[in-house]
Amino acid sequence: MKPDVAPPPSDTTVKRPRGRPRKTVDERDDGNRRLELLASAAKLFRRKGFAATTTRDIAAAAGMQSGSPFYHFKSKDALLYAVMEEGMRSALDRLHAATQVPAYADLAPADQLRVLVTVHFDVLLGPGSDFVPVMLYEARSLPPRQHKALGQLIAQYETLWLPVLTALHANGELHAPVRLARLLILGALNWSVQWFDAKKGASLQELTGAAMDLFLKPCGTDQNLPSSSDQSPIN
Amino acid sequence: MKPDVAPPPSDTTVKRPRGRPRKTVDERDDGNRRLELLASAAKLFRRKGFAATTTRDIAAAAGMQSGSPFYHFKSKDALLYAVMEEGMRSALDRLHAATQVPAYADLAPADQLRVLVTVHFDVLLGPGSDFVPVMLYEARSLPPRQHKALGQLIAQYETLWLPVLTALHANGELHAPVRLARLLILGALNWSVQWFDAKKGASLQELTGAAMDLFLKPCGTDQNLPSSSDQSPIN
DNA sequence: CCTACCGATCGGTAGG
DNA sequence: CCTACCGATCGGTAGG
Repeated sequence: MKPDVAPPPSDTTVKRPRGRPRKTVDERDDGNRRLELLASAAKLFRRKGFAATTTRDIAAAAGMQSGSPFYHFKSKDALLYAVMEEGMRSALDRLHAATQVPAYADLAPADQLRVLVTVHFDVLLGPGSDFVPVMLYEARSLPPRQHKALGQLIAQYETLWLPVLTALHANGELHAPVRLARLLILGALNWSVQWFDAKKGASLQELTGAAMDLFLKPCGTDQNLPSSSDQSPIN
Repeated sequence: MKPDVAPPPSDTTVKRPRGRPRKTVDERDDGNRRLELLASAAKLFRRKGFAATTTRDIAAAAGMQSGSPFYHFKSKDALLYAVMEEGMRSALDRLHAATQVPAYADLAPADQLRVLVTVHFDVLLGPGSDFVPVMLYEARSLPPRQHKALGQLIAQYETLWLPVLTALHANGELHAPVRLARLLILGALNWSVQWFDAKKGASLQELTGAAMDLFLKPCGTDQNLPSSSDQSPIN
């Protein structure tokens, strides 16, 4: 079984899967295989849970033999951590990108929140969204050291929500204390992983609309805001 | 291997752990042991997850030898299901009890919701609250048959929320569509299992207050409702 | 990345 | 409910 990757650029132009600054380990042509492994692991961890997933399952899902995952990752734990870190970095990147668009700063706080909620739902439920759900629901399976490391990424992510929530609180559009509101709001969103089914029921846009309606007071500072049916702010 | 059945009730005063109408199985003095096993299992399943918990762990936590749990339960799966069913029945009982008090019917919808939220938080986070969290976070570990059976209990529980949410929607205190609102609200509450720490931070009452402030619009039909700091409706 | 393998652990059982 | 045990599975490794 050979990797379906670049027949070696032989010399200087080494292929690096992404800007991920993982260790100083040179990744050669097996960068792709590594990513396939990660994707297979994420999918299985999400569906069956970490402890119930076998490294053999993962190997098979990636088209490998049972011992091969350990060529790419030194342990099952390392695989789990890699899945979570990849998920969290990607989520952070996307949230950063969305909030650093110039137009973002000009939005009303409520519309800024809509951007955050939209990104968050897409991270959790959009295409290729196995990594973050694994992180959300398998954190306790991590050894303490890595658990703490991940905690810092999570804290960064949550911090990005605070200015918006603070503005909304000052606005009168959000009555609950900001800290608790953040926990409750993210909880409501995160729980969607348990029940959302892309193939039936509500769409991601309806979901986002419902969340906005649920969390925000229509009675802002001055103007009367429309509810459920107003649409996306940026795109 | 013996089932946990009746040595004939020999004398009249048989000890029954609780009013739980479990099968027709007479439980003798080992009813207590069975319950200890259940409680130990719930605690461990909650902390480490089902797949990562060993039947040996559970036995040890209940002060037994490694094979002994199988005298009370025919399999590890059966233990898990018993934990979940016990949790769900108890939760249903409590919610029923709270909503069938005569005073309940006279409450404003917002105060009825506060009752539901209070009960729910207590079920999730109060003393002895390991059973329902296990159900919430380990449902995927159940075989399909039992998963479906549990689903019916859950549906009952969720149904109790609908009239209140519908009234609030009609009221104008809840803008989001009722079905999605229910999913988002229960999600926000359920997620508290992941972060709530009874020993520090907010109290359950503060939490409940924050949730009410977050979900409901202050602009009801006529009167202006107070926010965060109003207190419990019934007790 | 495969082949071949090991040591440990785990759910479960027989028999009392 | 304990003792003693089995068969299967699992994470991981040596060596190429």
